[in-house]
Amino acid sequence: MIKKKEFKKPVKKDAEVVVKKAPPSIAPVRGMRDILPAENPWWDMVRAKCREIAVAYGFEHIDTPVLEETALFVRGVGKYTDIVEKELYSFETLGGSKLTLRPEGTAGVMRAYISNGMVNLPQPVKLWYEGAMFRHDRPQHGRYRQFYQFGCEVIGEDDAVTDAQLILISHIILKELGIKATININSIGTPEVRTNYRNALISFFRGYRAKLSEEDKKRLLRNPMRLLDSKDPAMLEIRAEAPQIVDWLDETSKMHFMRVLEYLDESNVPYQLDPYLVRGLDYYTGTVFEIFPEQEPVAPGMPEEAGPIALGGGGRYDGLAEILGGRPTPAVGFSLGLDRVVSHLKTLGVRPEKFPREVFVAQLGEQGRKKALAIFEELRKAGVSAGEAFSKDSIRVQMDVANRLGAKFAIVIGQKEVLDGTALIRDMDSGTQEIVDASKIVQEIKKKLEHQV
RNA sequence: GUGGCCAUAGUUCAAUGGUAGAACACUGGUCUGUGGCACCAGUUACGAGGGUUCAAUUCCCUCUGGCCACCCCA
Repeated sequence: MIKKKEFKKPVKKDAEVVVKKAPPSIAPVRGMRDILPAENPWWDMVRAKCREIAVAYGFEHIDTPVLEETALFVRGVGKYTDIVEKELYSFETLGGSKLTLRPEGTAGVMRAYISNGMVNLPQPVKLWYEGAMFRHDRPQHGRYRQFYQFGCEVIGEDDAVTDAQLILISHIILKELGIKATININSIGTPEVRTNYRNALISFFRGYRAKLSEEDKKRLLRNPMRLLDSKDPAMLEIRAEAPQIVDWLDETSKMHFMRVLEYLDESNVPYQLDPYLVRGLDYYTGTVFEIFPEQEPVAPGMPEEAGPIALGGGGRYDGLAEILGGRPTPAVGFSLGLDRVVSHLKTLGVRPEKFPREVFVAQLGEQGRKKALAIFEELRKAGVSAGEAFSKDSIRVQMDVANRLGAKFAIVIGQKEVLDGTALIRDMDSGTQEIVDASKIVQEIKKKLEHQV
């Protein structure tokens, strides 16, 4: 102990004299995060499942730019929505263009549909996308400024079966990942329906004006439909008496909605009607829905979960194409919040499969290392997944790595093997070893691996 | 955007107005011809800036970031 202290002090002093102060470290900016190798297997699993289901249902892959003209979102998403009013990542370029990092995927996909003349393709056009979205929101659990969405859009089809099928797809993806989800659904009808309903709401809530909180009074003026999802307890009572939009739907919207529900019944997708569901994007018309995980019972001792967090949402947006300068085109879509899906899977204890390393190539000495390098490549070409630690000299350390990787066999190439033209194969479970001809190593390993299965 | 709580090794946590410890992880060694174990050694931290003080990681302020609630949403 004493020795250590005496030794340590002078070294530190010298270091202080010589070493300049380290530059300040750089942290990620607010709401941005790294997704590390430890977490990425979950992401890969989720993305693979999304793709698989989308492709199976006939969707084609589209990528659109992360950056779009600000006008796209102002017009598409809606000027008076929260997303546009306070959550846009907007800036002006040196050339004076007003650009925005996309806050969601649908507007960009519809823009691409119009710009690329996809009206001329056989309709409907079914597209899926996946990528980063940006909202300048205050970060919280399951809410980041850069987050990832997977989405599907069906453009050019107005039949109710399409709405139902998209809901079904979102449900299947989650189900096959191991998440029991339930759908909250509503219909908000045509813009005319909404105007009429809005007026009805205003006159209804005016009667209760005295009971409304300051916050809710503001809402009454600005966006009365928002009053429906207020969390003010007094509000909840009043709300029960409030008119519901379903009762204001026109015949066509009502029929459409009924058919969507019938298809859902038929497909055994669990859903519940939510008369208070009014989505925050202006482009929705008719069907709107949100996807929630089934509430897990909170284990004793664990902190109580707050309200369930939506994993996804979507709806019909028949008016969007026209708003963006295209010809009137019906469309429906949904998106999943991948950050939230991944996070939920982890809380459920779902584990992604590890990439298996079937064999490990260990080497001793310079000659052995050179030979091992060649054998590794032979194995790769033969489709055998191999692990290595060529930078390590010690065979002990290499065996340790082999063990950690879960390799079933280790191939050892040392000086002796190089000279004899052989290789040593060690069974990692039993510890038995055998010497084989170096030229037959790949073939021997494949035989052993097959034998294992 | 509003309000509250918080910030110490890679991680999870300690202690302290007199410049910091553990566990796990990581690296190396015991042990260049054999892994799961053990033992030994080593690397790594007071988020940034300012103020009070003889002295600040500790007290105060600002900033940055995180968490929670609201707003809203994926």
